[in-house]
Amino acid sequence: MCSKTTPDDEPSRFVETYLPYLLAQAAQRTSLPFHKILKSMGIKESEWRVLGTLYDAANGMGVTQLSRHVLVPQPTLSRRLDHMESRGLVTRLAGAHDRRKVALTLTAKGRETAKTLIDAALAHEKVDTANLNGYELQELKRLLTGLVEE
Amino acid sequence: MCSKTTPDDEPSRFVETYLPYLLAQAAQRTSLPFHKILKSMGIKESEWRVLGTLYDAANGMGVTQLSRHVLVPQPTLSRRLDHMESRGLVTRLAGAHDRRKVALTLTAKGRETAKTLIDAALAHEKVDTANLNGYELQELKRLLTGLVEE
DNA sequence: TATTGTTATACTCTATAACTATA
DNA sequence: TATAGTTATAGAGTATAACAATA
Repeated sequence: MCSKTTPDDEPSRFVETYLPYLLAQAAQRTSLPFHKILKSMGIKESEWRVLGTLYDAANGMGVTQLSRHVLVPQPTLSRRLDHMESRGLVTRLAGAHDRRKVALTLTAKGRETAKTLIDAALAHEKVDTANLNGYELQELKRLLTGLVEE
Repeated sequence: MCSKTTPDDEPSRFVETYLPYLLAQAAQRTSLPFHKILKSMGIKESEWRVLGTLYDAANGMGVTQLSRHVLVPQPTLSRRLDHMESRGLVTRLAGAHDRRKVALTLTAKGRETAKTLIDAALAHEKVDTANLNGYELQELKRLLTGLVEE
């Protein structure tokens, strides 16, 4: 029921209660501290999303599919994967059934990096959501999941 | 309590429950349809945020302050304001007390544009959050506000 | 000396479309 | 013909720092 939201003094009635703006602010707020860790490790935000997503995709994933997961356009992702491949983080295997498709998987080094980052991210999540109690955090995630579902 | 979250078939356990990712997805999901309207009007997302923020700032606002509100780096905003000023949407008045500061305000045209967009945004918010009932939406906003506060 | 805002640089991302190869 | 992925290009955003003006 509180109302003080904006970064500083001047209030802005509309944006303060407009959902996409609240979401954008919350996303920035909860990911900024962790992004500093990424930067110190020379890993970009989109690369981090690739690592986090691929970590749980046991059977690999195509580029188009991955691009939807990581919220990055396909051509951009394609070049980002070049960088990650050259650094030994991911591999592009030719698809078994459909040879147009690529099966993206993490290398051992990629998995190791992903694991390290996931652990750090979960630790940060705790700190960055300290304003909410356990029940509220769970409820927030439930509502967001409901919002994203179609 | 549902679990189907990701855009398509392959599930990703970690990212599905990681808050910053959920927030990023929700932000994209709830703002994508409206962004098409912005595009058709030739207005960029950052410009929309400027309009929405300045609409309620009766006494104007400085560039640094605004840059925190619209989540855009100050130099980027500075050039964006050049464009908006040349299109007659905003004005930069020299600060009264401190002449280093600029008092950013909307022109009449800027206010008119902002009003039109705010009305459209509120209409879209209803549609894009149709998955949630009125109570849930209110609760979501409350939790997000709590998350953003320091 | 610190702060507000602009300008400059090199780098990266984005959007769009053209292209290759499979199907 | 449609799809998966890459490559190409122009435009826009980002990060950093240097700079000017004011305090």
